[in-house]
Amino acid sequence: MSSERSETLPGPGAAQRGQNRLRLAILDRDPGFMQVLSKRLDALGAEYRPLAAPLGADGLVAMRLNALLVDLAVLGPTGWSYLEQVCARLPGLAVIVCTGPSSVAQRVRGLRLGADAWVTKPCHPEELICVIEASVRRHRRAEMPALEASSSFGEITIRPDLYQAHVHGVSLELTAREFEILHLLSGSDRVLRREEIYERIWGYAMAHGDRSVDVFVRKLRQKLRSASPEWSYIHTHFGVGYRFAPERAGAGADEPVDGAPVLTDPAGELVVAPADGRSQPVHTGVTA
Amino acid sequence: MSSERSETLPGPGAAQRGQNRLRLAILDRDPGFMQVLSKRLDALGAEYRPLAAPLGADGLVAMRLNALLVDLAVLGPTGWSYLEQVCARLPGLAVIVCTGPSSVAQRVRGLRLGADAWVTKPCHPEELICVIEASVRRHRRAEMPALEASSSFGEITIRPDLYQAHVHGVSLELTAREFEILHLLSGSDRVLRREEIYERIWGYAMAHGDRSVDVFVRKLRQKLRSASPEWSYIHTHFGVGYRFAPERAGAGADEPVDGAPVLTDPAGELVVAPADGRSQPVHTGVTA
DNA sequence: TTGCGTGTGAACTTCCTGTGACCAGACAGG
DNA sequence: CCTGTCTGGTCACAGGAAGTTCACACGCAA
Repeated sequence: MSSERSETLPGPGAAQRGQNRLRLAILDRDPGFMQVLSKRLDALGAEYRPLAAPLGADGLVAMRLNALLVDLAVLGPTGWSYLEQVCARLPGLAVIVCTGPSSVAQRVRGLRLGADAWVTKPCHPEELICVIEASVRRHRRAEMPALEASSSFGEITIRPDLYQAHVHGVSLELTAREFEILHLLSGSDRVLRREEIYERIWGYAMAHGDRSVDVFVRKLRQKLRSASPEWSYIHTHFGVGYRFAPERAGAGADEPVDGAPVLTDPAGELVVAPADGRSQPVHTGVTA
Repeated sequence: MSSERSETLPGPGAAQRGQNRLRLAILDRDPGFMQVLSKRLDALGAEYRPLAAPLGADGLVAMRLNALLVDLAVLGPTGWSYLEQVCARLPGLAVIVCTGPSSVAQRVRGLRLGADAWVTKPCHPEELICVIEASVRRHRRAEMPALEASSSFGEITIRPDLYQAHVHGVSLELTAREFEILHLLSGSDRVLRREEIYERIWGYAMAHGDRSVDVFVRKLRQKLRSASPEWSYIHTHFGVGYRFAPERAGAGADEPVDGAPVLTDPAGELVVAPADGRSQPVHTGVTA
């Protein structure tokens, strides 16, 4: 994944993924307009979806949108009430009206009903997109919370809202940095080189020979192991870096059995087989 | 920071601070434009102030504005950097550019730098005001919602309508800022980073090294503790920020019992377990 | 086998956070 | 207009938790 991230924020929390992606629904009928707009949106990496007909508030909610672009001309006389209804019901949604020539009164009316911006066609697609982004940006400041969904891997649950990971409800007591690294790793399905990890967490280039990442991985593994002994999460790729993937622990059981007989389930299916190829048998060194 | 508050605080309780009023600064030089705009703004009951010259971020902060209307033409070439600087430093301020004819590239640039809207002169004053209001409205949504319902956590009751918190009916005598912070914290059940708190309370970006939030949290804890000793409300997440969650105080009871035998209920259920998962035991540093 | 790269444990440093004191501007009264 | 209080905000200090560096052991790769 490109993992764009235009941010230059060196500070903590830098680990957040591309949650900033624009999710847009478009209610318009001009094919040419849609086409040129699509091109720009694709280039931007935005997710968008054309709507054939006005969708009710509930439907819009289900789409988890950031913004709605609408041409009032498509709606006809009912457009105003639709606009009002949507704006009232989804105050967190950025609503941008982009329609043909209009009177000041109409524009005023639209804005008063709750639209965030009114752009007159014909317009330059780039500008329109900027307007949409500006609106979304503004809205986003208010709605940060929803951006942080917690996720689970194997037995652990990662909670960005608490800066913490849990196993069966109990905290792993991760420190801020430990959490950031775990969060970063768990968010990528591939091997991350040390330099990459360092750069994204610390915000600047890793000095040659710096072992910080190793040390943190060790601490992480330690905490993960003691909380979830039967799973291994962080795998070492010799000469490369680390990869996150929940897997049932040591099948070979080189562990002196200390009571609880490891539920040896050779070749047992992964409880949370993480989709595709994130489980290639890599010569995994020590893990956790 | 000049804490200046020109507010028209009516009474001591200073319930709602005229938050709903538009507070606008205008950086423009067209007398005719200013005059016609003034008329509309007066009719609207808005507070506004013309600026003779670009005012630094700190100056703008001191004015406690909702919005800034600026004509890039009066700034000349430095306008762009000024715009960028202001938008970066005051993320909560709605910035509307209203200037003469411009190219798409210029408008795009302005919006990308953080402007919320770009209106081209000549324009209808009513429409301009609607655009300003739309921009401000978005920002305001974040703070408006809870301004009404009072809520309780543990032993304290938070009353937005009185700008005060109570325990068993007696006021905590919180100052305005203390209350705002408590209100903000109690309103979100997740860890809030200091920068986040600062930005939402003070309205602009926190300077590096600013300890204000810490100090206020300390004052809050002090008052909370003396009014509700057996509960801890504000938890520190080292290296991250603070989180609000009512919890029974020190279970370990390292306190020499001083009379009232604490209803020791080891592992007892929280009296007011606030719904879902906001009560996971997180490695809480010092609390209150 | 040799040579690195990595795991480990512990010592060492840095910087984070809690606190108490202090300073300056804003109000309220006289 | 002057003065006493109060609130918001800044400092400097201290204790500690977290982060970084080291030296050594172990294992994989050639």
